[in-house]
Amino acid sequence: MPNAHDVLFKTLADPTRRALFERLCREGEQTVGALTSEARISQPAVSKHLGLLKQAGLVRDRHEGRQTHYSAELGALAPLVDWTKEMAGFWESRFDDLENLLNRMDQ
Amino acid sequence: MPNAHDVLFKTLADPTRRALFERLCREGEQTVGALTSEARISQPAVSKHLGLLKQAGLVRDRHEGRQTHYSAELGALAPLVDWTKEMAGFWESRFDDLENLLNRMDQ
DNA sequence: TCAATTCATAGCCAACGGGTTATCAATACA
DNA sequence: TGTATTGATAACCCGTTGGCTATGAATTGA
Repeated sequence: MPNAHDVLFKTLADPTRRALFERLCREGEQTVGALTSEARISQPAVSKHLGLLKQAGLVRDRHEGRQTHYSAELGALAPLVDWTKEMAGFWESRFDDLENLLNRMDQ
Repeated sequence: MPNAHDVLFKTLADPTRRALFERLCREGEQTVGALTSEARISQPAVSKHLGLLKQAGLVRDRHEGRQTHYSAELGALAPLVDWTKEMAGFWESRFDDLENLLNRMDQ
């Protein structure tokens, strides 16, 4: 039972796949052909990665004739941002606890 | 040549490993034994994961007698935060471009 | 000093993942 | 209508990874 964090981290863990996503973020919508021409892998490999990115909700596809245009779905990063904030939150609350402890010891 | 993002995403992609890191964030410093007792895997497996987390800079270890205490190194998450901000930045700048374009078309 | 505890390392194995080539479906065009 | 183009799917290969057991090193305590 993989949760949203699992899927996001796993999907973005592969450098090639993350590069595709970054490119879509930087340059906006791209066809599979355009993405393949810059990637150093075959077109089927690119399609596979795009399929996984789509499953993770990180990209959308739009069919136009025989071309497929992909674009980044940036909102999908939200759980990742939330997770990092949550972890940082625990950090700070523990730090506060320490501070409180020290303050109480001061009195 | 794996960069910082590679290492972070790959290290956090495994659910078991991420759970260990989360636990260290939530509850602070823990010994290997304490972490193992809650995890559903063997002690050597836990040690392996902790080793990878340490290599990624996500945890520190502190030896005390025959025990090893691990704690989260939260600053290590910074590149991840930066990356998400960067991606969001591209998104917004492209949105601004579109807005500018529409504004110019309005005149 | 000997036994027990704590953790790390080594070696092994099954599953997964990312790459390839081959091929097919759908669309565009001469 | 026949051919070329575009992208998705299938089948396969191989390196990586995450789990295990066995074992060793270091420390503690009887």
